Amino acid sequence: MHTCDARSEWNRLLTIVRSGTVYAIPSTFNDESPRMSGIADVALRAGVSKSTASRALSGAGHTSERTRARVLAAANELGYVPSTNAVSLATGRTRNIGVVMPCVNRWFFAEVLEGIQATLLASGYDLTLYDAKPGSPARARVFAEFLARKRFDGLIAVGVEPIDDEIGQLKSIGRPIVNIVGAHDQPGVVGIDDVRAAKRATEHLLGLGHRDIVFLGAGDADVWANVDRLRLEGYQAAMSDAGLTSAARHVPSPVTLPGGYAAAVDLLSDDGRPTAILAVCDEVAIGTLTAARRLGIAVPASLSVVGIDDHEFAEMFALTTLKQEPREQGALAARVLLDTLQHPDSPTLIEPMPARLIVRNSTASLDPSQN
Amino acid sequence: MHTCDARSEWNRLLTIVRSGTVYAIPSTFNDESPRMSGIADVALRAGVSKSTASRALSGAGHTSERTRARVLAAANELGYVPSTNAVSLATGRTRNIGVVMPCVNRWFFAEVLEGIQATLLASGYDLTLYDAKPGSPARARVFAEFLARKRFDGLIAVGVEPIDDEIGQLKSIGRPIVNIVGAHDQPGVVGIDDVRAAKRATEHLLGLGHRDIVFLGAGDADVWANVDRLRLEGYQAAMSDAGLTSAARHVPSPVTLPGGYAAAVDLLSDDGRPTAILAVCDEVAIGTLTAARRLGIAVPASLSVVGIDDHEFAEMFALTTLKQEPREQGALAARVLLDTLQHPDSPTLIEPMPARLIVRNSTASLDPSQN
DNA sequence: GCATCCTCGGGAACCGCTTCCAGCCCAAGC
DNA sequence: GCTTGGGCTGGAAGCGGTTCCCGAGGATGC
Repeated sequence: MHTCDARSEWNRLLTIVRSGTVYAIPSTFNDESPRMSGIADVALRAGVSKSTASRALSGAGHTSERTRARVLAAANELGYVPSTNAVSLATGRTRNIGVVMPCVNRWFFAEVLEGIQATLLASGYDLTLYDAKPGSPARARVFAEFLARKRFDGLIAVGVEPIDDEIGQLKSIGRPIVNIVGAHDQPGVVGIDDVRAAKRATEHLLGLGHRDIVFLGAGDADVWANVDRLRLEGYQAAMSDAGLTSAARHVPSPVTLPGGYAAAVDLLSDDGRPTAILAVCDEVAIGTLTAARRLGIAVPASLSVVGIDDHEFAEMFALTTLKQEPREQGALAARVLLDTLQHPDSPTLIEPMPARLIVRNSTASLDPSQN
Repeated sequence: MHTCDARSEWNRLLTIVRSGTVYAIPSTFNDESPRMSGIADVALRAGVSKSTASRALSGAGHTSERTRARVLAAANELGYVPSTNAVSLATGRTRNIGVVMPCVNRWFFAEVLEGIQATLLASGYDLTLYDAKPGSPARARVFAEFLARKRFDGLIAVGVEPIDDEIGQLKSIGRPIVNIVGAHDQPGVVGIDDVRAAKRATEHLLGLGHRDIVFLGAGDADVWANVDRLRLEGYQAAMSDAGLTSAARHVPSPVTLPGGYAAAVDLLSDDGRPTAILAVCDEVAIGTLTAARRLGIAVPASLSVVGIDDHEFAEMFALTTLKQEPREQGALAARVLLDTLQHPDSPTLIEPMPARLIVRNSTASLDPSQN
């Protein structure tokens, strides 16, 4: 009954929305604002010219201590706040950084975002978020319209591999870009070396005697973040180094916990199930652990699972994984970008951040007697 | 060994960062941009005046079909993109919406954010994110400096309860605000009725015969999102309606999955453990389920658990919960706000969105024989 | 055929701030 | 005592658009 009520409420709400009805605004916010004071008002009150006021407030140029104090006081009394738009228009700098990511509800991306945000906030920069999945129409719009508006001083792209056309567009806006996730032989790439991390994780399994190792995750073409592809490469490299090129198996899965669960249920119900799984990330790994538990497959006795990330749930699920710290990556990317804005030259490669293997209780030797 | 390498790499990197070394910039982005063409260039090329070009491009005012076509063609050939700053300065509208939330890595908030983003993107609006925990110094800065810069046309506050001082600041910027999460007797509040949802969830447990019901979650003063408080209220209301005022127990817990796990381990190891738990949200509920499993407590036979959210993991864990759709809430909030910008009057209350009880397999009658 | 209306396009002011340039004044140098 | 130089300051020109206002025609009404 409640359900029914709710449903009809919802429908009614939708109707209201669709019919374009006007909505609530706290009336307190509705009164005509008392015309915010501009720099001219400050100048007037301080008894100086606009230019002097500007100098005093921004700290650029010469101003006597006395005048500056007067201007500052006036600004304070008037509650003066400079209009960002006017400042940007005049100076060409926006004090705003754009961030492009394919989604925001995967742990990795959310953490990166928080790291970026915190760093920018501390430096007085705003963050404009563009969240667009590769291949989506929204994505096309982001590049065609939004990024071209050059509303930001620099851009951080997270797990986004711009296609050629998009790169061209980005170039034409002439703003520095830092990538999180990518090939570290390219300049402006921050993060761990995902290929190496996946390789390391695979080698851990190989070292435990496993040969039948599946790479679980990603594969749906239009949602490939480039992280996923790099990790698959690392897995394949390790397998082929071990002479197991043909044994390498990549099983696709949505890159989410429930997605990993579902894919793992399929994979593990199968007769030819592997002895070990490298998941593209911890969410998928944890989904796999849950699936194994549900199917009564003992981990790590009968199945080893390793992830990459050290997700906040990893410890709770005793997951062996390669630890990375996305929040730090975001913070570093922001620092690098801000730095670049100040010294816009001398290109340098940024060293990959470390990824450390954390062995917990989801991996074990294939044959305990051989340990 | 790898670990060791990694650590030293990391330290070195930190050193580089701290010493202020200049970083990589893709040199391709470094060349002086070929001076992007402005509307004057377009006008020149089309053989018209700036004002005509502006009219033709914006569609406002009269323009002959012929001239408009010429202007459009010229703009196209030049790859003209208007400068947002100039437009904003001249018109006073920024086509940008600010979003304030206490964090971005909780499922609820990430979903809301994606909903907002998608809607704004479709309407050609940018989204500037302010992510600041209540009580943090960052939070203070957000309100004092960033919001005051009036860089946006409107604001969406998610799970944020501005303190009085902050409200004053928000008022003074004179921009409409929509809140997600809050009391629905206030204008401009979008979302489910959290009090009612928690009450409903509690009633479900009461209806199953449970009397010893614990509310698990939140309680750490400075990280209280107001959702959490509203839900606690709903729980208390249901308990007191059932004449169990004094039986009501609130056990604090971090509002995360591992946090819920840890808190539940404590709670359930205790002798006086409850027969049922209402978790403040699904993350905590799932943490609780995991804890119960680890402790060998059968769910739902010996313990009922209900959550609120219908988190993406809920189905996988067979969790009974009150379903809400944060993505829809974000989308609605954005629509409401955009609507308000167009018709800045006629305040109206927005109806709460529905929250439907979804019964899965984590709740059962206290005594099966009484069912 | 002439006055009138309307459409279209151009000129210029303006949004709010920065910054170049020139002028002023005062201290130091000869 | 008169330049010279430098620290401060004010005036004014932008930054890149929008928009008000007005004049020029062309179409229409009488």
